[in-house]
Amino acid sequence: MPDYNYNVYASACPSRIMFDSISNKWTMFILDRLRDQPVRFNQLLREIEGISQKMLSQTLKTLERDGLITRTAFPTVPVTVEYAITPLGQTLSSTVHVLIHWAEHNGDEILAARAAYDAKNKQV
Amino acid sequence: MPDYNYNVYASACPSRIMFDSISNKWTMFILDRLRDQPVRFNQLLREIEGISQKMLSQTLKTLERDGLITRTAFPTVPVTVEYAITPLGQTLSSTVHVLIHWAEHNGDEILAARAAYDAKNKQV
DNA sequence: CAGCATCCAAGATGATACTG
DNA sequence: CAGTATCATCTTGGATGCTG
Repeated sequence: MPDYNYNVYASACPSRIMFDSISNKWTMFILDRLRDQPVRFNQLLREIEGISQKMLSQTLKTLERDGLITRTAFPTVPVTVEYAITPLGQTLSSTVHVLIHWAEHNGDEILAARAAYDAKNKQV
Repeated sequence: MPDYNYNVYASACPSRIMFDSISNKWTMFILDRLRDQPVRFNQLLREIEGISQKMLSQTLKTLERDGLITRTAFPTVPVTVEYAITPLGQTLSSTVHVLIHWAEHNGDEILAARAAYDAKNKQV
């Protein structure tokens, strides 16, 4: 028996409170992209296909607030901003990376399962 | 250089298509809950705090369609239905488990980071 | 017990335009 | 370049009531 007596999935515990933040697509993709080196705003915008400027901006702010990434502005003209992962974020990023690559490697198998399911349950 | 030349984050690749499914709270919690043994519908409903019957039903169906879990109905009166994880689901579940427990163990640190951030950026 | 159907409110996200 | 602001939309998900 673990050293806690509350339900892991309960909404009261801190882990649950912030699990919503990390269990979303953009959070994971950004974290994974920052894993190796700092990246600038527009670079992320270009490389993470499908994300809008609004969502990128919003997600980055949340990640910074949660202490998972840092934001550094360089006084160039025009301004340059680099986002980098923190040590804490790095620990999360490793797991996220595994998850993303699981999806990458098993995507086809899942698509096949879907097709089989749909074929079996097709209506008239 | 890896053996693929497309963007991992691109919406075109299969992994991305189904990444939305797995990167959500309920999917992860259900998968994690089924990791050790099969569980019945109402049992899941009770143990995964905060989930509604609708979301549970909906998420279970998606997971079954994706070949990550199986649904078995026993002809008892009233009917009993057990959901169990598949081998494919098991491989995903392991990673998800790490993620959930990351949240569990680092929740406080993140909450602290949030408090610090909010204190520094408080408006007048 | 294990669901499905319907209605509806709230939040998430996209599009567009503007700024330091 | 790196954002913010506003508006419109579109999905998500909760509440409720019904069924085999």
